[in-house]
Amino acid sequence: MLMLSSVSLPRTHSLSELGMRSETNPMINFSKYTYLRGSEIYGEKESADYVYQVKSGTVRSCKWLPDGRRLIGAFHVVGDIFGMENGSTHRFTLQAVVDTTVRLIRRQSLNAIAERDCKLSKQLLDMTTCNLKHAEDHVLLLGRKSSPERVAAFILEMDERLAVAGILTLPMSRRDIADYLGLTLQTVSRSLSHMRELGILGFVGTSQRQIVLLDRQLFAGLDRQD
Amino acid sequence: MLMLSSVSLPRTHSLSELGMRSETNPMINFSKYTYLRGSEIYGEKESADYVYQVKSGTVRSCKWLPDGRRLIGAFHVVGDIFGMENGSTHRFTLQAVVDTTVRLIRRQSLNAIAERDCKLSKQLLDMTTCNLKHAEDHVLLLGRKSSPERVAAFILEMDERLAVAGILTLPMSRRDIADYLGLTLQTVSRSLSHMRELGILGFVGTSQRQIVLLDRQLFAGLDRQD
DNA sequence: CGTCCATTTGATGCAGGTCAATACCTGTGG
DNA sequence: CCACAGGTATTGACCTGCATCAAATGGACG
Repeated sequence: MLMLSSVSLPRTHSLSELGMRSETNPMINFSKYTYLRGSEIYGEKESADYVYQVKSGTVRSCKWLPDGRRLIGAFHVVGDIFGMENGSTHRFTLQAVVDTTVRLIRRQSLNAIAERDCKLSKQLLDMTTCNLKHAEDHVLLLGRKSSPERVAAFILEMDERLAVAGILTLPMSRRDIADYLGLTLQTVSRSLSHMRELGILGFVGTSQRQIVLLDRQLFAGLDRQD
Repeated sequence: MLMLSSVSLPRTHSLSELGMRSETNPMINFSKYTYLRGSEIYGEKESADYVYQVKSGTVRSCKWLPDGRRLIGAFHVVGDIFGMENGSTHRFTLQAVVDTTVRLIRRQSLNAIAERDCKLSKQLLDMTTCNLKHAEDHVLLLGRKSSPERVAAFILEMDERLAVAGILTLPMSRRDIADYLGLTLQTVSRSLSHMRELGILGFVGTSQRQIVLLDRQLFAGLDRQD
């Protein structure tokens, strides 16, 4: 559910690198929207009409089983692109984790270009391959890693993408993390507490969402893939 | 699609030997090759020089954690294509589950065609998207489904791809199934036994690998995604 | 018919789930 | 500035589903 819209000039970021800037009218191709914390950007099985790039905030990509069990397939943070489907419908529901602003473009125009432009086509393939690699790593994590290993992998993944000046500020709740890692929120909390007790991680001041990694070696040891 | 040739190469486990053979005869795009049960087709992080199609048999695609825990990301059966990477190296190790014959083509020549032919380029994207969808479903299964749900989903997936005249003949062991489902082989065996007791599934004669689905309704109920 | 695996089945343990209480942010209003 | 409310996080006690350990059984093939 969208709050405000305004036309914005395309910055030189990934979406424009995809070649859309050169299309007919760049002025109306990009719009900015802001979604309130918790609101839905699009639903599973909805028609995939737009491609999005996070300008600020964080987005979660999730699926549900019929009885309400939820799984989060990915988090998208500033700079990330999401919503680009090869088929005609979305396979996940996308929701704002916190108030989030996105840029968007009609997918139709992207596909139109892709049919003529092999280079763009290649870039779409690269994007899909990147998502595939992430899903494959996630499969290994969910299929064979213990709970502390999962939490360590998560912290490292987020630290790479979100840390500023050595401080990782998590935008998502323990429940979100749990649904990303195939655990319960209690288990996530216990793992984090345990890591703090071990001194390999610390919280900043009073915050429960700001983390400092104190022993990257140990984290890497927990996380190494093979 | 392309179909031709049945040049049998000498049995060897060296990919480079295959490569030399192909290069000396550039006119032959496809070669046939047979891998013995259990042998490796290629290893994780090896250079991705060939794309394969299963002619007969079954292949498993796996990763290991440093301590030996294994996860199988996918099984490839007759007709399936595997080994097509966007990057330069393979991300999984591929092994023959049973004696398996594959057709193969140098990836290089495929890429060469793709650069000129947008249609092929689109097909590569479709293939990758298909793999992505499979991985995403697998993530949901591993992250949030119970053991009987996982086994039911597996049986249905294989039934769709392998069943002949109502009989599903599994080429892989209970351990392979377990490593695909993020379980132990005992849990897989118990789930199957339980399903047989419930009468929703039966084994053919004396075999432990030939399955008949007796109650598709119940299976679908266990498996439905949302 | 004996050897070698694969599979099943049983007994027991434990990692992580469930239930429940407490503590802790954060925002609002006095 | 404090008080209170409502969501979020931590922590504890207990439970259970699946893993682990351990036989026993079965099937394939010499």
